[in-house]
Amino acid sequence: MLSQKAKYAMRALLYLARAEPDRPVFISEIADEQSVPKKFLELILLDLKRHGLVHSQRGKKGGYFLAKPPSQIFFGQVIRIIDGPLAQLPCASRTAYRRCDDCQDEKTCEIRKVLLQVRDSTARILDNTSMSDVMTGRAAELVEGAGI
Amino acid sequence: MLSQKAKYAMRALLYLARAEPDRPVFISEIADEQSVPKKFLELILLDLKRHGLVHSQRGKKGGYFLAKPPSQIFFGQVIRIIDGPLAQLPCASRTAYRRCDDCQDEKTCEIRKVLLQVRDSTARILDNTSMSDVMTGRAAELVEGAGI
DNA sequence: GTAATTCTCTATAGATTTAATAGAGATTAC
DNA sequence: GTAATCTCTATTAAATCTATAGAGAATTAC
Repeated sequence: MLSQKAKYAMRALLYLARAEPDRPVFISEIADEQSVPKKFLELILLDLKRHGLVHSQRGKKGGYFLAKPPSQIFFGQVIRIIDGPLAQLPCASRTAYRRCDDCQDEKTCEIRKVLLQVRDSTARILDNTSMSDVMTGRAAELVEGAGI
Repeated sequence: MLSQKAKYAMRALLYLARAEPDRPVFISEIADEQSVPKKFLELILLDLKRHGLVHSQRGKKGGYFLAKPPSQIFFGQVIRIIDGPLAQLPCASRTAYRRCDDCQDEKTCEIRKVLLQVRDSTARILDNTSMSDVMTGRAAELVEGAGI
């Protein structure tokens, strides 16, 4: 399941994507408009900032804004930042591979085999769908056109 | 992430799939061979039994065995029984749809749009890959051949 | 330069979920 | 009737998730 936190992160990013570019938006504005607890959202945006998805400015005319165009912010990246790897098992991750603690033989593990496929098909979608793709309704075609 | 419990369930089912059909296998045998805590495995197998994936027999010559051929036990079903819906959001599930608590407008929700696609591509794999598919190494071809 | 406003950061707390254990009960084979 | 097995309910310990609190740092406006 996607965490509440990741859902909040996406809502915030989509909200920023719809705002005037480079116009700083208050955390409190996003929180109010998107029904996200403000203090919680602060942590989330800070995290997104550390990972280079948004920039911020302090002080009276401060706020947050996207660090790159919406067409270059992909769902896959957001989810990885907030919730961790897309794969359903550590050993099925390609960006954050880890051996499973109790694995007997990874080479022949049937569970891993299947979950690697799931991971790949998931990543194919999430790493190719950007904020702007879903905003313009282009998501469906893009994914179908990608040969997935 | 797949829960430890679901991993145990799959290991147990694959173990049963490799055993002589209709020969009851002790919980303790599966637990030992697959390094699964026995008491925990009891609960899991009971759950799988209630959902018709395995049968059991009590008493001295008791044990567990598959309720149907390995080719008819699919990963999707196992995961749904143990971990719940495949979808990453309640509103993106097709077998257990629920509205998200804090959803403003489901029709236009961009997050749902993307996660519905992820759910579908995941289900396409997990509902078409059976225990026997991964045992015989047929999984890869099957999935590619399915037009996914 | 000071007050007001905003983001930044660390700490903590409450609720929920996960993973596992305990122990008594029911059934069967011998 | 006894030993072995599955069945069932309850409980617990640890981890994770969802938030909240409050002090600190930067910026703007005056």
